[in-house]
Amino acid sequence: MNTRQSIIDAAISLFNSKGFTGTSVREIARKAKVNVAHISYYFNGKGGLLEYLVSEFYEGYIAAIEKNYSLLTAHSARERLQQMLLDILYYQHDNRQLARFVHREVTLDTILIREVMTTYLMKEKYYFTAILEEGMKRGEFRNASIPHIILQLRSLLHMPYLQSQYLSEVLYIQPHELFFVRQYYKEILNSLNSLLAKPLKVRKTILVR
Amino acid sequence: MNTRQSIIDAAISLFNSKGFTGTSVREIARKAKVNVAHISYYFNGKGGLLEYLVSEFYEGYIAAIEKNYSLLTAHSARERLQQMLLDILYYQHDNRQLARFVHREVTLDTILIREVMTTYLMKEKYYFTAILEEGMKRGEFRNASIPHIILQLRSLLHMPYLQSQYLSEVLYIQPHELFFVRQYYKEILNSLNSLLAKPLKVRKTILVR
Amino acid sequence: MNTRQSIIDAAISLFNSKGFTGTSVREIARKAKVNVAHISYYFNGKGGLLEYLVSEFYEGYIAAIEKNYSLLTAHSARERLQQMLLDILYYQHDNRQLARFVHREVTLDTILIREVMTTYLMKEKYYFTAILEEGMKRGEFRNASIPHIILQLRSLLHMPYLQSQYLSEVLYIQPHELFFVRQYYKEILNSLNSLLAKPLKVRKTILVR
Amino acid sequence: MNTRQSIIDAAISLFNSKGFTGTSVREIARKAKVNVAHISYYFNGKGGLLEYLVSEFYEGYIAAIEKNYSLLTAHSARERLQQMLLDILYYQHDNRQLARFVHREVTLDTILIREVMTTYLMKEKYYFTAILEEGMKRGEFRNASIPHIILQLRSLLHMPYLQSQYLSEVLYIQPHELFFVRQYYKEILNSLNSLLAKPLKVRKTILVR
DNA sequence: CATGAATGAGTGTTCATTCAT
DNA sequence: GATGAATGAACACTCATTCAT
Repeated sequence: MNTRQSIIDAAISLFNSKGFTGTSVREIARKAKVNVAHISYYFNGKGGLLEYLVSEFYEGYIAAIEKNYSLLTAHSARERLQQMLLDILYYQHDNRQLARFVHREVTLDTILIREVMTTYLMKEKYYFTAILEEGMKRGEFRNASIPHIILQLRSLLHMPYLQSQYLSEVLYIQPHELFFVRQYYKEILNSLNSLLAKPLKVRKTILVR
Repeated sequence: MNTRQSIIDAAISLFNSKGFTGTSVREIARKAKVNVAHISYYFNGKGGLLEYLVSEFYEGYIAAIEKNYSLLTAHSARERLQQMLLDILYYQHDNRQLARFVHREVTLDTILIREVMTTYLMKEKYYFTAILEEGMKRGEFRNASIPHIILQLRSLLHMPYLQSQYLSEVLYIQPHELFFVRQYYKEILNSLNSLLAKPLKVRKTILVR
Repeated sequence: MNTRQSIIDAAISLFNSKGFTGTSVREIARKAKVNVAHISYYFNGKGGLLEYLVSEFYEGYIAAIEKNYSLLTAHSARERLQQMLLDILYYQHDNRQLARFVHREVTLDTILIREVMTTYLMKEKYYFTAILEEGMKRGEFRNASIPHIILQLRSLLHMPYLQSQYLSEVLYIQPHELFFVRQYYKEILNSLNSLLAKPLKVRKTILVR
Repeated sequence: MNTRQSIIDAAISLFNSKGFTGTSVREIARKAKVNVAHISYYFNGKGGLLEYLVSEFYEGYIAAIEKNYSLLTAHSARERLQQMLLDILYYQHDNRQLARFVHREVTLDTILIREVMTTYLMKEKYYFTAILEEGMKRGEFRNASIPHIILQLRSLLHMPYLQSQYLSEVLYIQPHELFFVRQYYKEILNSLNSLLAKPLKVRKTILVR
């Protein structure tokens, strides 16, 4: 089997459950059934391995966003945003362990993380902002604070994957099942709606509970 | 200054920014201006220090929930739930660094974390479930999947504190300011509404955009 | 026995015979009968140990020079220079292993060595230059290229200690014996004479072989 | 370019500035733009490469001595010795980096170095001794301790090349320039003179300053 | 001849903890 | 209570060498 890929797989699995600093290169090598020296050989050290994995994750993550942002503008902003959210969910689902690890790691104060923020997370913000502004201009969305919307969307999108263990062991929700993705997507759409929908102008008196 | 407290403060600060495994006891001792041996002396080692901090955090966290759950049942479930959420926000605000660290740490697979889940997080779930069920029974809330509601509430409650660096450096939101808490609370109330509000029965024809 | 001093002694001995890069910290610790970690503990790592030893050597070396330079100027420049050379010989004799190691190490291109040059070796040059110029001004010495004199003096002073093994194993000279120092000092005085003595003005015809 | 020669050139350069143990085969291979395995292939490992270079150096070194020793005995011992010294200087000048490295390496206690001593350095001693004894027998030289003369000659001959960096960076003498060789040769001749010249028998009273 | 993957021993350093003072 | 020396295991990494291709 491919040495390089073995290392990647072992690293993702271990980083996922024990964290980056909590995992030793020897553990990775042992799990990958590979000589320790190969980690430095292929990835330029443990730090390089981290960098590779984080970049790898965000490349795919941003790609999922970018793809939908660039859809024919025939589609409405809402449609494109919704598809974007769905694709992010699927991407995370397909890379569950990596996602959990990266989302956790990104809460630390390290040089690497600062770099990640100024590249990938700024890009993510850019696309979200662009599509939200477009939708607002077109009258599809209600005017609202874009950063706050981004904050809430990210919370909803990332939490199930970051907290997967909590979900399964406390809430008895299985985020690994594809079924979860589809159901959760609907809930996100609802939240999106309440965040962005234009208020109905209703004659108050006619409202009935 | 108190040796024990110095250690606690230094540990919270360092764990917050570098993570538990990423911080050494010597760093903590240096920052606390205290002899290394004191950490073992007072907390029975690094692991004991972690355990203490996590417990400390959740004790206060659960207390904030419990207090509001036990309010005179004169108050509606909605009122009590809302106050609960507000108190959780304030509690996290008052313990920002600790909150970030604990919320991050709780995403790992360790024995300690499993224990935390079966005690504190189960308790949290219990109270949320109880008050939600009460509200549903009383007709205050729409019937919905309680675990999913808990998941979403927790996401919204914890994210700003877990992601505080992202908020300030990418979104330019300052979660440290008290102003943020109040504003964010309103947003959570909105989300809560859309999650739990009973649908308006409206005569369709009269709806006006 | 003192841990710190054990490390120093073991390091000098091993660096002397195997060189700095050729010696491992584990060897030093083994020889000093001390835990490996103590090397970092006391000297801030192998590099720090090297730095300490080199500085230590040159501090004493420069002190031997300085002492004689600052002698009452009642003494002639020649007398003070001669005493200086003798003291350098004695100093090296007393620190034979360290001297060999340092003189060897100083032929490498490292950052530490560059620093040593700009501090200690510049100082050495300064004192030699000062006393030589003084002697020339006073008419005690013949005018000659000071750098070349320094070069030759240093060669003569350091070589026996740098090449001690060659001396004993090839030339069968024992540089460790105090006897050697005294005899070698006379030879150096001769060389010094031929380097610095003012030419005798002799009536050629009276010279007799 | 020739692979073998590339390795040799890279090794000399690196050993010169970083020492043998301070240089890794990968560095050599990188600098030589050659695959690492070639070093083992051509020189039977790093140790073999060292052995080759040291031997190579001393072969040429001894050859320069031997050549002049074997000159027609028509020439005086002094003439032949002088030419010998000049040729050694030129040889070292032509192989500056190698010379510095070998002269440094020869101060270590290793098996290889012991072998070098019992072969090359013994040979060097033999020729020096032979020509000095010849000169003494013939009355060209004053009687004196031959080992001490060898010691001093070697000091003067090797020092500028061993200490080349000190010369250029502290004394501002450029030992690389051919001009230096010629000038330094004259100084060595002077030293040689004072070492070997028969004392002038002078009637003391007639000496004039 | 040339390559690059692979190896396992070795590198210097840091770790959390203990213990006599 | 407080200290700093001491420990041995673990850390990430580099080493020279080998070998199949």
